[in-house]
Amino acid sequence: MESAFAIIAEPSRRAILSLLVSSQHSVGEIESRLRMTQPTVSKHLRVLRDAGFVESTVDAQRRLYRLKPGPFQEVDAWLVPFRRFWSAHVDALERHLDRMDQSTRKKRKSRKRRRGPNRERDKGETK
Amino acid sequence: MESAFAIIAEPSRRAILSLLVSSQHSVGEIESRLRMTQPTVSKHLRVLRDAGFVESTVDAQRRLYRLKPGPFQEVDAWLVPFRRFWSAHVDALERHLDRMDQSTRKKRKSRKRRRGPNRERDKGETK
DNA sequence: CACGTATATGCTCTGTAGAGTATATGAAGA
DNA sequence: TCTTCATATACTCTACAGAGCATATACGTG
Repeated sequence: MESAFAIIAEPSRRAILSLLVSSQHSVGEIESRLRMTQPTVSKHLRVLRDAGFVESTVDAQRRLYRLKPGPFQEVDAWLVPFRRFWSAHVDALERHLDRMDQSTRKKRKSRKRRRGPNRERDKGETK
Repeated sequence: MESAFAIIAEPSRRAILSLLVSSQHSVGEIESRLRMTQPTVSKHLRVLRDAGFVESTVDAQRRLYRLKPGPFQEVDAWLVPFRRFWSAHVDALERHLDRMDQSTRKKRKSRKRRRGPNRERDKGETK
């Protein structure tokens, strides 16, 4: 379970990560949103933290968890050699790049990005 | 174990996939190159085929296995929302894109490498 | 200090994935 | 046909991950 791949093989953990992508959350929030028991959430968070996927800060009795980039990069790096096999989807990558572009520099057609209070959205991941 | 993530969680399977990225191979070749027993290779290939990672054709008594793109896309798609967390490495992505452009490009005008220390750090994430 | 809240951890149980070994299938050549 | 090569599958064994439940720890409030 050192491997980042083994970590994200777990559906519950992917769900947690997907939830944290929007913003940081406390254990209790994760618990209620994903409808998992508290020990289960804590254990998964432990694994995720040990693997470097998340980090936490203390807020009174709560622990706020948020993402860390490291392991994601590792997974992404492994995928690189395979990308030539789905070059048909370069467009998705381009769309992504576009989004990225408009935040880091602006030269391509810019897209409007809203940052409103109504942000929380999907979380999915089938079981 | 349906999820593509569970499939690539297995080191041996990742090794097989990495081997097949260069070209197709027979079971025996995989067996000797990766120093695994033949039944083990066959079983992993079975899993990989069922999951759509590879396909095989018959060559006399041999079976030649090669990659299929589908599941890789699935994994890559899942990673997309997380990419903003390692935007520090956009450049690596760009480099990749550049390479991709050379082989598959049709619509993007060739990208210019610009490197600058003035990168915008991700911040936002309200809440 | 006692109590409630928020989270972590220890323990047990169960399912299952992966390896090893033996064997079945199937094609090719004598 | 008999034999050999290449691969697939069946069976068993073992390890371990994940869930449930109970409990420990830590903080905050009265």
